[in-house]
Amino acid sequence: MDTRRAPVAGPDLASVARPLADRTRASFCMALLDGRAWTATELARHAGVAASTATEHLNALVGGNLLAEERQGRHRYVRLAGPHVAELIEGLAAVAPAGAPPPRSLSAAGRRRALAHARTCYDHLAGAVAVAITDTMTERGLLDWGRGLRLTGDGEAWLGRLGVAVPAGTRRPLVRSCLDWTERRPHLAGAVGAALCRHALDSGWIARVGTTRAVAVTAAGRDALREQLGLPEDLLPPR
Amino acid sequence: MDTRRAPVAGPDLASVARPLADRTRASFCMALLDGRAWTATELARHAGVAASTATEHLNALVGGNLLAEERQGRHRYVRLAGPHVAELIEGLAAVAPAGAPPPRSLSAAGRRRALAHARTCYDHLAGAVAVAITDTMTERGLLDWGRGLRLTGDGEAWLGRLGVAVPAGTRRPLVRSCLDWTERRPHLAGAVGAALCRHALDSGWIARVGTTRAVAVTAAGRDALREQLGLPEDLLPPR
DNA sequence: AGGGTGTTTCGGCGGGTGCCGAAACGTCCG
DNA sequence: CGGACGTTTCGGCACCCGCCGAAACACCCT
Repeated sequence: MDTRRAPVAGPDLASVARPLADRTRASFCMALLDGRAWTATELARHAGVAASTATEHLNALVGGNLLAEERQGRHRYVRLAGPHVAELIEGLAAVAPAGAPPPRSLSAAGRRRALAHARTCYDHLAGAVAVAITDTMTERGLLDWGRGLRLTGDGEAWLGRLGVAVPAGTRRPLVRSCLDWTERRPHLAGAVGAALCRHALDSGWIARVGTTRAVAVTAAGRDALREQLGLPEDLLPPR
Repeated sequence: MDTRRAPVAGPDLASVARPLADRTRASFCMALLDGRAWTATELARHAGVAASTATEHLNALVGGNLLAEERQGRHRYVRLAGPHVAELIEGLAAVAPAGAPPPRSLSAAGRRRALAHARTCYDHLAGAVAVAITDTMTERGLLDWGRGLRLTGDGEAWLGRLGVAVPAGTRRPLVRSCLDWTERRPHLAGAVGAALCRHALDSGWIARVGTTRAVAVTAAGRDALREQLGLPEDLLPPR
């Protein structure tokens, strides 16, 4: 019965960590880190487990307030419960070992390459392109990494010229650094990271690849990213 | 044998979350969140488990790179592996339910009250006093919560007058918000939070209570905190 | 209504994990 | 040297947890 507990300790970390302490559930979370909602079967197939198993895992994750669910007809859609969960997972990933051994099949290799090049990470961009964007923004003095990450005045003006609405009045940090797990270097997150990603999607600079979390730079995006940010050619699609 | 895994997924979250997914190990971590090094037996007694059990748990936490250990003679000292682990635990605590039911014994109640009043949280201050400090700093315009937390110019000047050296050249954010698990409201963390805590200890404003993580406001601290920050009287020791 | 499909429930199985106490092992100190 | 003390190893036990398939259920569509 376990009566001996009389901890002066605070919140019950274990109850939050437990749902994440399983390879399959962790794999669900990594998939959901693209910020979209997945159905139970999609996640089951993604992780290679039976649908019934996926159900049980989703119950654990939803019950632990890590995922939010939304029922639509016979579908069960789940997504991360909020930015705080995405940041929690980032925190875990930052401590975690590299993982992901080189892929076996050719198609898997292609899929992985697409992901490593550009993808969404919750509500902002990740991958080589995102890291390059962050780098060039730093070089041009739009971001300052002096003590913690900061958006400079130039950065704010640049966003204005671009027509990116910077959300105000929110408690969310304007800019935040998020460790990119393919590049192992930080990319831009926070309110500005999210707004920039939304702008890139809205303006057709990037587009989702099928139903995956990978995104591709479009022809319009190539011109815009080269012109606005001077991104290196080898990251952009050939003319 | 588990051969079926072929995840495109990234880092292995589960291997990091697993060590934290146990009440006893979590209790160790909450204790270590005071930033100090504890011996194996101290932690065992704190959590109410056998020494042998504590050893196994510590192996798991150290092996998962969450704790750093230091052997001194027959003692095994452990502490959090770094600020990133402290922040990870904060992230978990922010999602976790309140926990900690009201204490049974009178002495436990006293201990808990001391902790709730003022304690260290890794390298900065926590508890009612810390939250009050954060609040008054905000009221006086030293901190700005507009969009994310920011140290104002006035804040920087105020620290200078106080003689608090603000570490420069580091990548660590100057100010960061950390959810206080007794007050359920944020208090000040980050480089400035740490510097302020160190200054308070060095100047004798506060002192550790025995060997616990609780701290008490000294007579000198009472005057300083009232004068420099206008902290409400009911949080300060009576004259 | 009825078939197809996504999801859930239920047993049952195998393995992993946390716990303990006893004994062994080191280190410190008198 | 020898006792005291902190730590570790080792069995052994109980229990929890993740997995599956089959069957039931719920919903959509024709």
